[in-house]
Amino acid sequence: MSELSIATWNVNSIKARLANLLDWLRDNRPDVLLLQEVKCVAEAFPHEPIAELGYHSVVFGQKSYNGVAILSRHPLKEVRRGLPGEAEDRQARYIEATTAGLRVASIYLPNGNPVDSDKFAYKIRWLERLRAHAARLLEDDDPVVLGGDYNVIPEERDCWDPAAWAEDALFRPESRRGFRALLYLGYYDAFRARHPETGNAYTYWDYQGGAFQLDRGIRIDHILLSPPAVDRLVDAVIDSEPRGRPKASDHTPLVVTLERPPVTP
DNA sequence: ATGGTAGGTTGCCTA
Repeated sequence: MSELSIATWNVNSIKARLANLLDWLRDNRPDVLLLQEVKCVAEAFPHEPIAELGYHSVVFGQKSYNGVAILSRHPLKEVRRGLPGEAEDRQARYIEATTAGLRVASIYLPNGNPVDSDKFAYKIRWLERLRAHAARLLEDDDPVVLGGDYNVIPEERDCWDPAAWAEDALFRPESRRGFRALLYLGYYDAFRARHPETGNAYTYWDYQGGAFQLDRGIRIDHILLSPPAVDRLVDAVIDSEPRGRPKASDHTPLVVTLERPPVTP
């Protein structure tokens, strides 16, 4: 099959999730996997067991919190760590590289709660910095894939109980507006492009209260595609199987499939 | 009305 798959998964600690991650990689073999919340410094990242499965990996790590990585079966080039626009920002939330003919980024957007704190202001600034950088990426030739945990519920149908989320940073109008600003640039939400009528399709379920068993979730992990990338979109699937496993992350993978580019003579 | 869960770090913060 001449297809290329790109997945995103917030693993909530790569150390705690390594066995589940390796199992999933073996079973699914995506070309590219974008990871968030690896929660380790780059030196502690488990490159070796991942390499044994055929994956290169680049990491922007941080002790205890955040941390993003890109795994690829193809060479990874021109790696960028961190989003421009705020020199004093030390949080490891953005890594970008060229692989498989695509410019791909793994994004861990700030959560932003509580709304009346500087954490929310940081989230909104971060969204604006992402918008500015995403606009620049559209000027380059490579198709762009921006995947990760956006910590934004785009619409009411993307959560089980909109009223329960009304005052949360993940659903505040400012957050949703910041997410829509990326779409206004010309990016497409791959899951929504492929499933325009679907509601109650989630990528995250809280650990508490049996949320997964009750299917009380939210859709906050997204893969955004530039126009040349969405032209090649074949499918976008949420794989909820890993969320039901023992020692699961509270997020589950989203997998996008693209046609391979036409071979140019 | 409260606490419920998980991960990391360290005696509490983040999600």
